[in-house]
Parts: sequence; C-alpha cells; structure tokens
Amino acid sequence: MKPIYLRIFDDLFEKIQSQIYTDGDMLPTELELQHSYGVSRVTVRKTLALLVEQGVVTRIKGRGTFVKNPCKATHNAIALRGFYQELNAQGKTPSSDVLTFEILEPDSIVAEKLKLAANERVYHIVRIRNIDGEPEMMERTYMPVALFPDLTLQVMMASKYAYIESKGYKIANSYQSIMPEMPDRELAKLLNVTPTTPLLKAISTGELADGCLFEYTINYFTLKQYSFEFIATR
Amino acid sequence: MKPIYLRIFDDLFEKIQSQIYTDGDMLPTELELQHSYGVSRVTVRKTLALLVEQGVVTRIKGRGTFVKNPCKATHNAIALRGFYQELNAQGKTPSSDVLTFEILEPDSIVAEKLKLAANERVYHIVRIRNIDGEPEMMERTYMPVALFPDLTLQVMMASKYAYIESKGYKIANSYQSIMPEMPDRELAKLLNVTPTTPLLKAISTGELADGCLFEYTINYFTLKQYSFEFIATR
DNA sequence: AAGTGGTCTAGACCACCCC
DNA sequence: GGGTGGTCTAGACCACTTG
Repeated sequence: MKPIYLRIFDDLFEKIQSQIYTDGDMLPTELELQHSYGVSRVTVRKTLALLVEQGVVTRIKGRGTFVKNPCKATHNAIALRGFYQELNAQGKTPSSDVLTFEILEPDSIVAEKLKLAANERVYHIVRIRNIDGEPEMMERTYMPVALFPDLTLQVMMASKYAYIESKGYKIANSYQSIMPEMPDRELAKLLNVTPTTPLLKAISTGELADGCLFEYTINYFTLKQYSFEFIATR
Repeated sequence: MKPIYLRIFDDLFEKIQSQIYTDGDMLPTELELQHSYGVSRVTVRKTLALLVEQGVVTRIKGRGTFVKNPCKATHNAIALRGFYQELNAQGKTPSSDVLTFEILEPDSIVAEKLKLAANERVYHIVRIRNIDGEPEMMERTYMPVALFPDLTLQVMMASKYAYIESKGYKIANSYQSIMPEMPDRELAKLLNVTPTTPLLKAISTGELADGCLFEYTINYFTLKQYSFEFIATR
C-alpha cells in the first residue's frame, strides 16, 4: 500500500502529463488540495515538495504553485528511475542487448564499493541500452549474488529495477559521480559513435532502504537521444 | 533570521565536519534531538531530511541515522553552493580571473533562457576559476542588468552568490543540463589541459525564490581537482 | 484585506530492527 | 518489548504577493 502523499503525487503528475494542468497553469492551492483529497496540510505539502524536487512545478510564496515546461525526453538524473520506466513514461521504446552475463570473484574496487564480505561473489553484466532501436548507453553492473540468487538473463533483458522491487527490496538511492571520457574503439562501435565523440561516464552505487548496497554500475551515455538534467537547490 | 531547521542543520553539519560525529557513527535519535534543541519532531525531521538530501547521513528504519564517509573534495552538484563557498568549506583556496566583463544586448538564446523583456540588457561575464591557483573551470554567465544595476568587476573577482544574497535576493534553485564536450584550442590553453581532454559542460539557469530567473550560465569543468557528484533518490 | 506558501507545534499510529 | 524512523492529523502564526 503506497503512502497517501505518493498516491496524490501520482494523481497530480498524471494530470500534468495529460495536460489537464499545463505549462504555466496554477495548481490548486494547498487548502483546495486538502479538501479535494481529504488529507491534512502536511501531507499535501509533502506531495508538493516532491513535485518541486522532480522539477515538475515551481512554488512561489504569496502567489501559488505553477506547472513548469512540459516534461521533455530527458534523463532526470536525481529521480532514480530505471531506464525502462523512465523511457516508458516518455513514450519511447527502451530495449537492451545483454553482452555479458557472468558470475565472478569481484576485484578489489568492486568489493570495496559494494562493501562485500570476503569470498562473496558478484554478477557482472554488460548491456547496451537502446532508445527506439538506436543505442544510447552502455551499462556495466556488478550486483552481489547473495542478494539476488535467482537473477536470470531474462530479467536483465527487461527491467532490472522492476525485478529488484518484485523481490520485496526497497530501492532507496544512488550515489553518482559524473565525468567525461573518450570511448575506446570497441565502445564507440557498440554505441555507434565516432571514437572522437566524448561520452558522459556515470559511476554509481545503489543503496536499499536498509542501507544494503545492491549495485555498483558504470554507465556511458552518448546523449544522442537523451539529455542529462537535474535541479540543484540552495 | 534563519529558520530553526536550518540552524539545527548548520549545527549538526558542523559537528560532522569537525569529527564530533564521524564516519559510521549514529546520530542522536529524533527524540533526543527534539529534547536537546527544544523543538518539535517535525522540525527535527526536516533537518534530517536535508542532511540526507545533501548526502551527509543515511537513515535506516528501525536502526537510526548514520554519518556517511567524511566529505571529500568534491562538487556536490545538487547542493547549490557558489564556487567560493563550496571550496572554502573544503579548506581549499578558490580564486577567479575575470576575462570578460561587459553589458550587451542578449542573443535570442540568452533572452529566451532568462525570459527577458524586449530590449532588456544583460551582463556577459567570463571567468576562469582556480583551485589553489590551478585553473579548474571556465564560467560564462549572463545576468539581467535590471536585477543587478550596481554589479562591479570587483564583485565578480570574489563571490557572485554572496553578492546576490547581500542584495536581499533569495537564491532558490538551478536547472542544470550536463554533457561532455571537447575544448577548442583557446579553452584548452586557458584551463591548462591538452585539446584531447574532454571537459564536462554544464548549462544552468538560476532561479530566485520569487520565480525570477537571475542567471544563465555555461560552465566547463576539467575535473582535475574536482569530482562531480550527486545523489539520486527513488 | 484576502490569499498564498513557509515554518512550527503536539500529538498519534504504524512498520521495521534488534535484543 | 523497546527503540527506531515513516506517515499522518489538526491546529497555529508568519511573510509575502496581489488587488
């Protein structure tokens, strides 16, 4: 059962995406939302804070809450959504080619990043991820075998995050470090770019709600069909 | 007068930075913090939510609130702090070389990004920003003259954000778009890198609390002394 | 003056973790 | 069972914007 503030979030977000509220429109006031959803002000405010964080609305004291530019086909970096979920929400068609699927002893970097116990083994999975059939990014992921004893290649051809949550795990957040990098010849070929095209490299560590680290991932984005965006707040 | 939750945030953050609470330590519980600061639970929770957002602590249900790895010399991308403030907090010495300081008619991109009225003029300022004397990034900023009629070159040699806030404006957030880019020969020279070193380009639009757009900025990071980090949450 | 969002309080119940 | 954080309520006062 989702908490109330998330259900209200989903409802408002859906109304914004379906243009019931559109660019520049003022959302109902906090008081009106309290009444229409029958909840307290704190709950309404928690929902609205989420919408602000996700860049969907802006709130201005004394004026109101306003819808921002309609969501474009972008990668919202601080909203941790899987590739599948993010693209589906944008009406695009995601797909994945699994290049590597193996279990191995982690090297010391991976072991340290995932804070693994000695002798713990990991999956090593490499995927090319396509948008509408065109390669957009390469993903190299390491996940502890202990957490996902029944992970299959089938799962990795679809949505990793949907699988993880279907197992009852709660994905909490992801610590990301971003840098530019030139592709080697092989990677350029896989992503269908020239070797002189710089890529965006993102190294991330994923954490569950209980503090457990569940993935160490290196992504290379071409940003051909994607833009990498987020909102910084003071 | 700062709100209470920010004052408590500052206090806890300072205690973490000065190692009173260090890596892995458990912070006092919400109940204890309520008593020691004499505030309500909601206020305590707002403070702790901020610490989580800034990546300083992790909270685990049923266990407690724990300090994360001590803050490294990084660029926390979603904590909108000025270059000066961010580096000072990390014990580094920031400095700036102002290469361009002029007032001009904005081109259509700048005018659109800042939602300027017709004929409104902007500052165009280019700076090289150094860490401990070594160039780390190049910044190209456009700011509406109407908002800052008395902006001086002196100001831009120091802290832009400190100046803006000294004028009574409240900086709210910044919409950022990230991509890799190769430097041209001139930029590579200014940043003291080879022309084959890819840079991280960040395009941002800054917004005040009243919804006013106050800057359109393009940054090029070398990431020689810096790493670009943030936390995505689900 | 009326309406808006920003902050804050004092309670309550629940789910989760560990002993 | 006792402690933890997660959610939620019903109030209150304030600062800011707009007419």
